[in-house]
Amino acid sequence: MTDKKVRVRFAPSPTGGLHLGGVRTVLFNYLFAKKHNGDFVLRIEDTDQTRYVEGAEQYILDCLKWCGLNPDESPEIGGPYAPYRQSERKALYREYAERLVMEGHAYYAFDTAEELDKNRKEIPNFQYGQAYRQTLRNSLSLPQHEVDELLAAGTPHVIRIKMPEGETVSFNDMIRGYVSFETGLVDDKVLLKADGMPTYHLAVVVDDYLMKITHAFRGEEWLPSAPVHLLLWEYLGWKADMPQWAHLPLILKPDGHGKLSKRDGARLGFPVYAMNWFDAKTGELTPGFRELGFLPEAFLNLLATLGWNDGTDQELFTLDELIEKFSIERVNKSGAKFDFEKAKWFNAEWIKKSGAESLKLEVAKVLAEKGILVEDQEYLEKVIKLVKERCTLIPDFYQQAGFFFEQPKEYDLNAVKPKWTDAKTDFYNTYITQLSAETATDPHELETKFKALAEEKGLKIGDVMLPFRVMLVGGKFGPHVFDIVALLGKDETISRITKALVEFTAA
RNA sequence: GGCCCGUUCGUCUAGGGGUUAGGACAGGAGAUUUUCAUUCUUCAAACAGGGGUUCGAUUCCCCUACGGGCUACCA
Repeated sequence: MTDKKVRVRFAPSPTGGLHLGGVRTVLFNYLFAKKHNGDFVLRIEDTDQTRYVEGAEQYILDCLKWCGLNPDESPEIGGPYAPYRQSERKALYREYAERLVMEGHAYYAFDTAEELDKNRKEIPNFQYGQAYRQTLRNSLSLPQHEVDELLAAGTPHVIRIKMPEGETVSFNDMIRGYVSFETGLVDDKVLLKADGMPTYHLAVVVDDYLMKITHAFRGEEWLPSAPVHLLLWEYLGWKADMPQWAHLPLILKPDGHGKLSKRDGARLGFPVYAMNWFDAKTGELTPGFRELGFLPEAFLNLLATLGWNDGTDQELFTLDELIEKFSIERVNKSGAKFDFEKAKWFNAEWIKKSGAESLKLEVAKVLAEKGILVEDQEYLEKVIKLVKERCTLIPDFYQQAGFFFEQPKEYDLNAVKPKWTDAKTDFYNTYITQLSAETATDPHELETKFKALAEEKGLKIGDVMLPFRVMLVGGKFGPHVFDIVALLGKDETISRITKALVEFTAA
């Protein structure tokens, strides 16, 4: 490592929603940058115009905002190395590609996609490389004058890297250690496409160089093309400035095998994207963690521990703790199957950990969706405090807390009616009278008095407690009965008993 | 097929030449609880296989097997 300022980048392609693996890559980038007082750059790799999707870039920006992983430089906020959208840097790449051709490290290729497809079909193990390039139509196989004519006539062509023969390219991956490749086995990747856009291979090298990137994190799926990138850094004469590479382990399907895709989410019933993604073309909505009710803190936490740990038993980390403790050396080499059950556990822990104050907004939103408008913020906070340890996802707050804001619409009569007696009716009527004169507001005191009355009436506590709960919340759920009573207040409690009594005693 | 990467409980993982191989999720049992949840206790559960190296290997090396990734004018 040099003494240069640390600069990392996340370089997504705006082709759809942001996969959780992508967010983890962002996270590791961000943690590494912040840990070393460096810069985190967001660069949009939109070099494939056929796959461009409207709205995807904005979506990515929104995801980063939701997660709190804000870039120091991006297409949105700009920066000293703008533009940060590769389509806007198009003109720049050709120069480098031409330079490579001039220096003999790359060449023009005129083959059409159809011709190549045919070769791939007919020749086993066909590869555009040293074995076949002399038989194809390019500036290596064609006489110079023909190449000049083709070029002059504006024949569509690409520029390919010329992989050398018999060399070993190696590097030291921050996660994997020493990795090496035989150049003769790698094909001549396209660097510049016929439409003048660079491919990822050229663009990533040029932009990482121009943007002074010092450390490059990406998924393991990029490992096989690393030799191309290494060679490009060398051929362009920038080897001394090449970033240190770190290839992150993949996130795998929970069942079966292979890397996790959004299809798995639909199939297995959990989100794969960070936030809801709506595809205008297909009308398809891919659900996200945010909308399902995950806290960004929990989302980040679970992603961080998918492939990384700090060497202790600690599993819950705040972003600040992650920044402090993160180290790339402690990232695992092997892929991790995604476990949604554990993901939910992280969220439940974070809900418990979070103060009512910080949960307020999200909870109010969930309630509002169900038609409950919260006016008393203080009351809301008390309610949240009382029920948050029973919630796994934010929408659970509706079930656990909705009854604090509206009377039960229906009752779990099966839990009550079979064992109902006139003695109970009498008990609750008496209790109403007693409660209307009540001045105490302490749950324990209220409970003590309730129990005393039950005893006086010769009823078992359990026999009157459950019906009371159902009267207040509608079913067999919720926090301790007298915590509810205390919060509801005596008037509301009486109102609910009265209302429920009608139903409980009806024939 | 070729190339590259990987392999500790079902899952995420700690550990590392001599350990009762630790934790968490999920699962089982129990305690607490007036519903349910929380909480607590507890049980079950792993070093892929074979060769080396070594006094000793789960740990280091090699091979095999298995798994994964890549093999586009996609990223």
